[in-house]
Amino acid sequence: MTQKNFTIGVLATIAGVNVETIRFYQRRSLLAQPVKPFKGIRRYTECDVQRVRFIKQGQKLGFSLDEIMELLSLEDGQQCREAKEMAQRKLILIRERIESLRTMETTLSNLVESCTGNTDSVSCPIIHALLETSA
Amino acid sequence: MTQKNFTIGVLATIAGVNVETIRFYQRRSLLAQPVKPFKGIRRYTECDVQRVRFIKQGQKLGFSLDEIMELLSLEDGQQCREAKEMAQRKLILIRERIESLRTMETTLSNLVESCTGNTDSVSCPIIHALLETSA
DNA sequence: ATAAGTACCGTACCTGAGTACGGAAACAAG
DNA sequence: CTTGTTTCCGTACTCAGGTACGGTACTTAT
Repeated sequence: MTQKNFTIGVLATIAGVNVETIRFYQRRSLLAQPVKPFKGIRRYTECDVQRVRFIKQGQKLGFSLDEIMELLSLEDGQQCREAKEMAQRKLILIRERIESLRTMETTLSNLVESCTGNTDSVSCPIIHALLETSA
Repeated sequence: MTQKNFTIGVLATIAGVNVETIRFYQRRSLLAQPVKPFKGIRRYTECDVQRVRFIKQGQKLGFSLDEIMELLSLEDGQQCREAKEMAQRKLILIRERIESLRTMETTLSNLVESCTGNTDSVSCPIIHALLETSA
């Protein structure tokens, strides 16, 4: 039932990406190129859709394509420990990013509040804050 | 007192960036090139240090170089309203980024918890989750 | 059977934020 | 005055994650 049934264009549409993105993933060896029949067109399966979605899911979780490639190499599922370690490392990075964004948020939000938005104010606190020498 | 007193190398060191970064900012018109004496070397001031720090501060608050250029064009401080609007738009973006990172964090953290890390488990929940078709 | 629409393929281009390179000129130290 | 370190300047390269182009082969609808 999992026969090769759709073209690259359909695969792209189903997976929600550009055709060129599919090709790009193939060049990057993230996705296999199905064999091309002697006078025909490559055909793709549900498996390919899943693989593209795997990649997109991975990106949403903050993995780079290189990392996703590593994860894909563990795809047999027997390397649970390695996957877990990667995920843990990534989790730490994500938490750091959240922290720094939160700092940004607080600072910006204070600035917006303290800014009157007047054209005639002597100096804008936002501009002023950016000029501060404090690292 | 604000006389031209240091070279590009010193400027870079004080501002905590690479010399090439200074040049890059000059090419991008984020930073002016001081006039070059007829047989000499360009000299920089405290002002330039502040400007580089302004750029770096802006980046820390999540502004792109293009946005920072806009902010710099408001540097006279008379355009408080515009700066405030930019800051507000940026604040929204930052909050969205935090939200999506938080989603990542929750998902990944659940995955890590549910993963035994065993080599002999039938299939790794992390890999499994990435294979889910749910967007 | 012919025109329109895809697929294939290689190569080139894009953005963002820099970094690196190489030769010439200027400056600092001994 | 020579040696070594900076500066200057233009050009080219880096990385990540794609997007675009152009010519040819193949498929689909009329």
